[in-house]
Amino acid sequence: MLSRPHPKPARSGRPRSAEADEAILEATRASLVDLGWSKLTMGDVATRAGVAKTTLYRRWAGKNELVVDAVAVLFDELEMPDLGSLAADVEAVVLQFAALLDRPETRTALMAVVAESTRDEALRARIRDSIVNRQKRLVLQGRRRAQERGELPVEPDEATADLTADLIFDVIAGAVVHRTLVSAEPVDADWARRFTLLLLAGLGAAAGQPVRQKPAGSV
Amino acid sequence: MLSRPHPKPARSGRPRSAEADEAILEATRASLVDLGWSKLTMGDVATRAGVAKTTLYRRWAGKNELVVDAVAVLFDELEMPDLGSLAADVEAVVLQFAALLDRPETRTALMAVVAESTRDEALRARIRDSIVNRQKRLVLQGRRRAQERGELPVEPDEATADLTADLIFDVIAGAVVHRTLVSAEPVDADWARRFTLLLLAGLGAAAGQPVRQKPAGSV
Amino acid sequence: MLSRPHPKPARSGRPRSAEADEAILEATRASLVDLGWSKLTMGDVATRAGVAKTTLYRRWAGKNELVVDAVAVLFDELEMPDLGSLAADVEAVVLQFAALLDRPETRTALMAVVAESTRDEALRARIRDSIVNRQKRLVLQGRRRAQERGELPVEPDEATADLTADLIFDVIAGAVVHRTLVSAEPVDADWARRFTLLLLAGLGAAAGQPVRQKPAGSV
Amino acid sequence: MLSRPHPKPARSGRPRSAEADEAILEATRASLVDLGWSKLTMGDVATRAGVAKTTLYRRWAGKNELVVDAVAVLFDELEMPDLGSLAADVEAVVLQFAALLDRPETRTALMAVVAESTRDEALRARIRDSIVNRQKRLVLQGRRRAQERGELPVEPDEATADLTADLIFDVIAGAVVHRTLVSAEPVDADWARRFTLLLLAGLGAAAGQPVRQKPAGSV
DNA sequence: CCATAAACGAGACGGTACGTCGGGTCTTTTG
DNA sequence: CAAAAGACCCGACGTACCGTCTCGTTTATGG
Repeated sequence: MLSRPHPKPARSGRPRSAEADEAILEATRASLVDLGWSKLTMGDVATRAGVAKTTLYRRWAGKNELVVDAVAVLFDELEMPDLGSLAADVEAVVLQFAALLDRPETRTALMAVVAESTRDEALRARIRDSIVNRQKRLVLQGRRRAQERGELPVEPDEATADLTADLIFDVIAGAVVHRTLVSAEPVDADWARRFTLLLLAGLGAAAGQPVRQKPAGSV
Repeated sequence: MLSRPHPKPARSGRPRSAEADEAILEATRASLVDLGWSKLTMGDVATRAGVAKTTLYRRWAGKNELVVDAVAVLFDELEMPDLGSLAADVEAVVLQFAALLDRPETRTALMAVVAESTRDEALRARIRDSIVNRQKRLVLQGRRRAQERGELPVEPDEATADLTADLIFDVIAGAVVHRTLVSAEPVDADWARRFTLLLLAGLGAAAGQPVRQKPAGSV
Repeated sequence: MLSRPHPKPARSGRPRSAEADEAILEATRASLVDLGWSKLTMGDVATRAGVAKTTLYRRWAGKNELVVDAVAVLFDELEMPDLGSLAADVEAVVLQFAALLDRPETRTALMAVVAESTRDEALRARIRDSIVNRQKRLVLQGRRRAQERGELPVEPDEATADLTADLIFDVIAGAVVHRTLVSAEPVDADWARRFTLLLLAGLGAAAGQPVRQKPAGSV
Repeated sequence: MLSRPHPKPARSGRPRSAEADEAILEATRASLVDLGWSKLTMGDVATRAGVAKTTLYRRWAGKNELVVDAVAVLFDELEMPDLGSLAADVEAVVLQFAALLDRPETRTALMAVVAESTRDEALRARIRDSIVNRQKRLVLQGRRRAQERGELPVEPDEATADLTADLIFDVIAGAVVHRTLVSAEPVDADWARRFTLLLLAGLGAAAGQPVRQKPAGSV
């Protein structure tokens, strides 16, 4: 869970409504779907959530922060399946990610908040914490599983291993995002297959030894 | 040059000021640097350019279109050098691209207009024409040169070759953008080297035969 | 006329709409009638006038100034009739004034802006210029006419005459306002007669010699 | 004291704090001094009084009622002195009243609540009970004393006597208020003398016989 | 060389959303 | 059970930009 810091002390006075929080995030996603990022307004979200504007501003500093939180949870849907081979797993995740970016609430919101974050360090940190870094788990999980299968060697130098994981993450996420949102071409099974092939071959070489390829689909 | 179609000699009446065009684009870039995408206003651009708002709207439909045009020209600075090996060439372009994305007028503008374009097909087309596709030349040029050097085979099937070029483009552009703007980690020489290694190894395997690697720096 | 200073130079750019001015003042009066001072909002006035809120604020600093201007013109309706005797004239004006203060747009507005003006010197000046001093004419006119009839002596000392005129004005206006708005009792013909009797008798004595009373109604 | 109906000992539970009542009224007056009527807020009063907003609303229906109660007590300070002549007594009361209207907590509050009361009969009644009618005692007391001194005849018709008292009250209160708050000229000893002269001369004539004038200052 | 016609600067216009503030109500914990 | 605390809904505030619309003025060309 995200757990923005509702600190705890829960002192005195009426406590903040927990239902309101969820209603607002849900309303935000709905508004993103209907209007898109640039036409989404705080007032509209408040109305949809059945909440006063002040209640929004009591909890979030502005549109950016609100949308990040509203969208972040969607990225938790991503799951690394266990399909028996690294290639199959990567392909599956790539397709999941592309499907996620095809949803109207994510496609516009993600790029927009990233754009805003280039001028707002706090926002960048929030995005990194809530969305980006949270998904690196997928890379790490995939690697561990591949190592258990013997598809990937256990790298002795942990620092290098981390660097590689970061690189892999940027390549996967970047390529899928670019294909989907910039080139505006579909990420279909074929593209996923070709991309995965490129990645895993490169990964093997970069790691000094080729991945012992089990083609996707085999067990 | 971009040459949006100032269609023709325009029979009578006062002709549009050519200076104004350039002053506006320059003012737009300056405003982007100072204020960033979201705080840039048409009024501010007009003031900086010493021009009335009307003049802006006579030429551009809105903020999005204006910014695309203002920024597009910057991407033409990218050049595929000839450093003697594909690896060196790719590394160099990656570093150039990263440097470009480090400039304040591009970092915020690019993502923002991409975000807007997800709801505006005309804008998406403008971006693709003015920015994205225009840079695919780099991939094609790099490949041709590598083929001339014998580093890459000449692919018989042109359709497949195009698909691969697109893939390479998405991977390079996507990874650099993601690293720079999302992960917000520097694209330094080391990262460029590791990324290039991954890419070229993957490329060789994906094309069915490994790239005959001439390491960067060698001649 | 009021002639707030639309300075004149009428330089460049689109000129301010003269119709809008009148529509706004009219809408303000209508809103005063319907809602009263405290519930009148700038937004409501704008809507009624078919005008944007910004247009209001471009012309008036706020609710106070707007209402003063909207109401001021109503006070110009007051007219000193010539009924043949000072007493009759005063009675008539008193009844006119009371009738004016019975109109919903004046009864609440006048006291409210006076209340505001106790903390705002500029507003006080505006009220004085637009409403109060403008009506002193009635006192002066009444005196001149009474002097022409021989009901009042021509006072030799002009300074004293002015002081007396001010005093008379405060007494008349104050008594009618207090009766109407504070005591909330009607100013009917009887009250007007008794008040006028008091005033004119006092005036004669204060001026050192009694007014040569022609009773109201006689010619 | 005003004694709004704190109905009774309140059988069970925590009793209402009596200190709170006075603290709130005092805080209200302080806030009036600092901020004036229009900027006074319930929240500010509560803070100053060290009390929760709820406590205010438990005791008063709103800002208007609170301010009336807070200010009403100040008007009880007015006292008809016994200076030996009606003229002297009236002059003294006029100056007292003017001094009261010079205090910032009264000058803005009085007009403001009167303005509000034009649309709120209950408020008007509260003002009349708490402030206005309560001060008619001064007129009655002055008249009685003047009658005892033989300055004024004892009027046989009680109804007419009451009408005259009301008229006198409106004239005195109205003139002083108008002079002070609308004309914004000082009520100094000279003005008080001239006003009193006018009033008493008028009063004598209106009552059918002149006041047997003992000039102020004589015994 | 003068008329036409478009572009220009200035700035007012009708709108929409902003983020804040105050009013009054409600729901907690504390005394 | 009242009181303090503070969250809540509501509605108005005054401001900022949007994109459009007059204006009066300038600057090319074409009759």
